[in-house]
Amino acid sequence: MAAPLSTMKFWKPGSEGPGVSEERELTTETTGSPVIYNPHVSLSVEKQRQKLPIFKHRNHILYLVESYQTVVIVGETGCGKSTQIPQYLLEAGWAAEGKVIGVTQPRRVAATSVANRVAEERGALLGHEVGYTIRFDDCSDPRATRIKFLTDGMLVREMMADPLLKKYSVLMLDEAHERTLYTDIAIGLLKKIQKKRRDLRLIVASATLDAKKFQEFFNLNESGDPNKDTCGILTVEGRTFPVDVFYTVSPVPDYVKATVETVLKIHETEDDGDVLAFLTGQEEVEKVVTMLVEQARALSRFGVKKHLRVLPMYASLPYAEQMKIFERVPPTVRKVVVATNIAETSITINGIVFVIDCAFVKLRAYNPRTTIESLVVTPISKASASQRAGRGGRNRSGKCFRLYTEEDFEKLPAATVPEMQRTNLAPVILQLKALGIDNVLRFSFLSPPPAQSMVQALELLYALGGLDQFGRLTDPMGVRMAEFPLSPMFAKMLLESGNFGCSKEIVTIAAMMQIQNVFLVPPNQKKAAAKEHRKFAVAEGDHLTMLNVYEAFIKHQKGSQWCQEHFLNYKGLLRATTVREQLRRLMNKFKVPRTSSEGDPDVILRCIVSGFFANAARMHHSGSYRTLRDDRELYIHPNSVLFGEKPPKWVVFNEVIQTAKYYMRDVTAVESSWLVELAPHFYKQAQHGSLSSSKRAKVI
DNA sequence: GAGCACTGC
Repeated sequence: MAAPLSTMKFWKPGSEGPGVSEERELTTETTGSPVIYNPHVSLSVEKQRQKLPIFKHRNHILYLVESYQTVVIVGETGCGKSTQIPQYLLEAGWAAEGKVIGVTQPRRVAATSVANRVAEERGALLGHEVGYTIRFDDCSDPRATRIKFLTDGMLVREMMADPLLKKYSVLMLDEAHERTLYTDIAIGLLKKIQKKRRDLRLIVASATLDAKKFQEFFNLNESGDPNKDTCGILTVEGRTFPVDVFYTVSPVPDYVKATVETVLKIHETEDDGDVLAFLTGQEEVEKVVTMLVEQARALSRFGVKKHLRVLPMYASLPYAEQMKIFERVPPTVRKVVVATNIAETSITINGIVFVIDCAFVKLRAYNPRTTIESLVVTPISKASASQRAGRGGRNRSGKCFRLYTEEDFEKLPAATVPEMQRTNLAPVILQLKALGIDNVLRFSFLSPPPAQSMVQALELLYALGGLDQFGRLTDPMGVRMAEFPLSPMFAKMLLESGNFGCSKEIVTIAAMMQIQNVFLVPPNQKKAAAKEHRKFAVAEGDHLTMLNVYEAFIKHQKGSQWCQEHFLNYKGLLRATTVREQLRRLMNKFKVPRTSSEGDPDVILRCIVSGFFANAARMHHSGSYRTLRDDRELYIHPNSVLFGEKPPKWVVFNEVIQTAKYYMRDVTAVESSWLVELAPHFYKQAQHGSLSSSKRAKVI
């Protein structure tokens, strides 16, 4: 019963690996502006800074920023661009006269941690000369902060108050190649701003692949004379260690099993070094962990000296479990982290030498015709594959085992489809309208979304009353909806809650719905967790259940111990209190009356309907649900408190997600008469008493 | 009885 060790066969192609980029470099004279040293900073910090690969491009970068409105910088991993470029700009005087150098990041942690590093390098207290701004946490001083790090979503929000971003002299969009929704929105808006503000400089930090696309997008020169180009490109080499890439000799029938076998093969044949394996979801991760733990036990029985420490990693794993992957292990132990895509960009684990890549990822897709989102296991892109491989070369040279053939690798798409093209656009359109983009169909998108997604978004916003029949933002409804950091349906529900007499409860419900995994289910305590969770459940559905959870949390003084006993997500609930506070402030701003339903559930449910009437379904005699709009088959999601209970006849839901079936998430029972009453433009009562719907408010 | 990749305002 020895483990099936070396069944995996890999080979290494001639010359793979992170090579040197061949991107065109501009060869221009440098300006030679002097390096200004900060007297508060020790010389050793300066020496460290000068050792970074980007340092020798310092003057060239400053020259390019001086000469071009936009500079695309292809900065490879470890070149120091995120921390150094803002400082070079500061030293060269770009923050004079109260101007600010802004640097955006797609993720909150990146914004705060880079800000920290730069403040440290400058010997400054975070929040003064160097600061950051993310949602719920503004660590910057409008008078003192010269370098400001912020999330790209925050930058878009700032445009609502200051459409030309006048306080910034330079903006650097870091990690632009990730093409997150907000990076893409910011990119389109910045192009527009640049036409009005010729003095605003833009630096787009990107990977090699997309540099040309960015350059063409931002080049405002239409003369054909390259001397008049407004956008330049510069490539800066990185500092990473080589990673040898291996492919399987033949296609792998089952990448879960292959992952297990490859880990064992590495353990058996390779030198020291931790392993990181990529899989697509929680279920696969847990399966591989279980199988490996079993094998590890067998190995230790056979007297193999070196032990395996196998750890899962995915977003919904409880926080304490997640932290284990960062713990150091003794030299006699090899750490194996089995992770979802969270390990591709969001977290970095030190000490990883070996990477196993299954070639797949779970991605969100959006169908504008049905307005249904789905999670689909999709082949990764080449860019993703090299990002995964690079996770093995952070501290020393590494090896990446790809569980697919080189031939299949060649067939992968170059880059992942940008989020803008696979999402529900209603929130995006609402924001653009609020920013004064009247004709969103003609907005300069870096990658235009499908026209049908736009049309669907406009229809929904019209039905919610956020846009008028001409597609113009309504005032006050549309204007106010756009200010909420939530999807338009939630915003509508909140703004109506004063009229329904339940704004206190609705704010709580909206806040709770922003938290993922309120109920924790540890794999080994499923029964106990379900028993605790049932205590909060009510027959009306998930919305009121969440209200119960939140009110109990407050009643028990926001206790972490109490949360643990009831298998509730403590950090999530704390976050709900902050989200709630922010929403409450917005409600005050718009003078939504503070009212309470005083225990009457119906007013709350009716208020939910006023925002979510478009997401309604009725019980079908087949036993499944059908959407009211287009008679599509739906099921209650197994995580809903209504799952397995006596099904209500009519429900509304927050969203539908397609995995194995079409599942409604966050479901609440309603009365059909409420739908007709609260959304008469959307539904009408047919003569025989049943409810039907119409796309354009027709009445029978 | 069957299941949620990951961010962000």
